[in-house]
Amino acid sequence: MSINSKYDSSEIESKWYSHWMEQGFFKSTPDEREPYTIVIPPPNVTGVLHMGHMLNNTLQDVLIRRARMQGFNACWVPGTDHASIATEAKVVNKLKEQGIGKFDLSRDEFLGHAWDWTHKHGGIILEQLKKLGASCDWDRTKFTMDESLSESVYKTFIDLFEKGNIYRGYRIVNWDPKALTAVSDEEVFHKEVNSKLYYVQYQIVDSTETVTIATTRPETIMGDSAICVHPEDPRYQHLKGKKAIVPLVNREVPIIFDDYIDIEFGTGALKVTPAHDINDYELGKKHNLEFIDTLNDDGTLSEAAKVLVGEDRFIARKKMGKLLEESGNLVKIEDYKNKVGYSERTDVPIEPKLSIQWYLNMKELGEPALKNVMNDTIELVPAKFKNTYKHWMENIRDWCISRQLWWGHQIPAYYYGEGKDDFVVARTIEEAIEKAIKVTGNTSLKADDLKQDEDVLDTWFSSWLWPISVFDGINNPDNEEIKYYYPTNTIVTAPEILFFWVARMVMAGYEYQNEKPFKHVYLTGIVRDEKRRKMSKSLGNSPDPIELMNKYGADGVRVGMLLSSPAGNDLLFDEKLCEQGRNFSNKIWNAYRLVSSWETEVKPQPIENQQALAWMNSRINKAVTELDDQYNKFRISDALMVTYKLIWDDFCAWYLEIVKPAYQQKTDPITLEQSKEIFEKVLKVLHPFMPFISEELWHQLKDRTDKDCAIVAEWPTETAVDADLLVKFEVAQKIISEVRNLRNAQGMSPRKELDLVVVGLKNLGYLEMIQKLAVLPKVTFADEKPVQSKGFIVDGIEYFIPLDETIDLVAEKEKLEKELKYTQGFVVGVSKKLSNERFVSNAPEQVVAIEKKKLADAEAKIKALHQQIAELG
RNA sequence: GGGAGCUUAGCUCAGUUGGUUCAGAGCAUCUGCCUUACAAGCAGAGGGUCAAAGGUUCGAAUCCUUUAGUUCCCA
Repeated sequence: MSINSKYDSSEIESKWYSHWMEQGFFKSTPDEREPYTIVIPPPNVTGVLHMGHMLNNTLQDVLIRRARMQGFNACWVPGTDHASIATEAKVVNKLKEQGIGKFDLSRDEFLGHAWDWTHKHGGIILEQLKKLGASCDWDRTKFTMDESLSESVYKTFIDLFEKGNIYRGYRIVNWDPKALTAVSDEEVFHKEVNSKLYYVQYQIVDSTETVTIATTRPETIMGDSAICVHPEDPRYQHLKGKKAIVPLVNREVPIIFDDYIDIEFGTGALKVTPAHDINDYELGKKHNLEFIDTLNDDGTLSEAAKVLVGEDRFIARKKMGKLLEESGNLVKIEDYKNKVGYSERTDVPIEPKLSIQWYLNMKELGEPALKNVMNDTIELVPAKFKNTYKHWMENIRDWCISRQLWWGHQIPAYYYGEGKDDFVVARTIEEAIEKAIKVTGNTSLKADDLKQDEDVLDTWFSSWLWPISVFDGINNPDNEEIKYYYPTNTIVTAPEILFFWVARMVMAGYEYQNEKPFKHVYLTGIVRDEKRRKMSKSLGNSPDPIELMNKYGADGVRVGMLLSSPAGNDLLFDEKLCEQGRNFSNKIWNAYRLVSSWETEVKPQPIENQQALAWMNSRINKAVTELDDQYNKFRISDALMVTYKLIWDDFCAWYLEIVKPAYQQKTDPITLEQSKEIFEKVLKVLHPFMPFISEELWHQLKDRTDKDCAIVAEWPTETAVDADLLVKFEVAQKIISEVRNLRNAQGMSPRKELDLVVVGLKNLGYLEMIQKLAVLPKVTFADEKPVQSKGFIVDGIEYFIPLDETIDLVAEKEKLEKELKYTQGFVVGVSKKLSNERFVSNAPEQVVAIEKKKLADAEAKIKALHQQIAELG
């Protein structure tokens, strides 16, 4: 045999990927067919392929490939997003290495560097996806800063502003002092940290008394503008109307009363720092307190702090301990565990900071987004995420859309004065001048008099338009493409960004297309290592996907990813799963080697081959029915398992073993032809999971034209399943199993020829096949059990194998009695059930009938066992 | 602190409105085989009082209550 017995994926994969590209199989243009559309969740331009992408994109490819085979006009749109924060951080770091600071450059110069970086690295991840086999329409590749997508962003910003949904407001934001930008709540993660609780006493004005507060953040004391206690706390009733003196800065602040305070916590007295804590901010507004911002943007103490000016917040914290001790205000320091917010992007503690930002009002936009998920117009898979989604949407807060960065879409607002509201929103400077003249009445305004907002928009403010903007549906709402492809069918993404992204796409969909952006949201799990830790670069516990594919083949890795990932469940990644995938490739490869080695001669087709073929076709039909059901429910790992077992168990272990000619024998032409047809069918259902090997064998089986490929082969349609045939075949399988088992138990070689005696029957279904697979040259039909034999029962019929050696009568009897006892126990249980009048009258007829049959079968078995035991003496 | 979910074989998970063969799969384990497609394989086997307790029911892994453990979300 000339073909290698080990499947080698390397050449085959690149060969077929090129072929698919050359033939334009991934391309889609609107036509009369029904579309099936997926837009990729755009990975960051800064990113490289990680295991999460592998899972996510394998799933999308499986869905899109099946849809293509089903005859839909399948369109998978790829692309990347510009990732403001992450990209800017990388570019800043790179410049830093060259000794260049961001602010040494002009905005344009900096953007030049950022674009260079993007052009150099932006395509890497998409190239890596090709190795995985991703069948995206690459001609449609989009980037969130492409001209038309940027235009969409500006257009929607202006539109929402004009509708009154966008406003500027003072808020406490999550400030990232390293990235020097505000980040959204969703970009903050909370960590439990060991910190210290400082007990500090404040002098009461005109009194010798002090009040003690507890704080984890003594460096913010200089920003205090009140002390707050609970209105019903008996300890502090006498302080009503009094003032306290802030240590070190000696500022007098009021003592206020609010039931927000937890009496149990610390001393029951809280220092209120409205500019540096979200809860204190609310208190400050409620009680009309002073807002004192004592921190600079980079996290150092500002002039307003008066003490430790210019020191970093964490150094200042330590020094404050000493200063307070010296001033006699420090009571004690305790160890304390609390949760602190960290920036997802830079991993530094978030600083709550008062600042002016741009906001998008979520009230109106959120309404249809909630409704249409709750009524299943848009279906979340798995549906359990509806709860979380509902909770979030009902407590939604306005979206802070500005970021203090340069890389991204610069906010199209132009200031003509110093006031908070001295601005106009316009697409171009010319329009801005026109609008500003109108607003101010100052006709002499020129471009130089206007200053565009320095900040850019949150990256999600471009990606929320993604399903629309990739088809240019914002700029040209009636173009052919948006009308054809929108709404898309499925989005495949992680639950982590259900709110950031999915919910906002739904909002944009209803706002700008008056229609859902997709029908199904398939939420994948997180890829974790075997210790359940999230895979990350910093932990170094993530394998390199490219190396993995080199080792196990893209097909093998795809199977490995999908084997254990039901929707919404985290995937505990284990290389063993990829190994299983590779082994499966090899199994299929060898099945092909077998079929390809058959030579034919003209002779009639053996009966067992005819039967095997009928059975195999029925199995395939049943599998196709199951597969359609699994796919419709997005149970992709189950669908893979059905396919895996169809090929490994049914096709290889049973079908091929039956029709396989004996060594050096030839087969008949019909069997060869039909086996190839069967092979073709299983390759089709395999294709979405393992596109490369299925394509390779598709072409090995037959000479085909360039266009005749598995990727565009017709998906098998459901046909009637001959259930009766499957049941009868199963009986034959059981008989074969029993004979093999008996050989095994007797320590005989699997090839040892035996005779079979069937008691009480005149013939046996699938006789030839049973003889072949169970190695039984002679089968006889008798009325009685032969002497010197061992037996088994299948479906109420007794079978015996006569044996030369003397049988261990005692052991045999013990075995039979054990089985007898068990069956008798079973009969007792069923009889009890059936004699229960309430069961018989309440249970459905079917259930009762089944119980009756179980009883009859068991009783027949008992009779047979009794007889066998008696015959043993 | 508030909310949601999870707990089924050694591991990862199925188990549809409570009722088809005393609970299923894949992997792992064990036994026997290098039987000319495949040792990346073949043929078999073992393994679970369905987290615990109580309740509803003729009948509960499935419904209800409580408890324990665990994960996530929000504060």
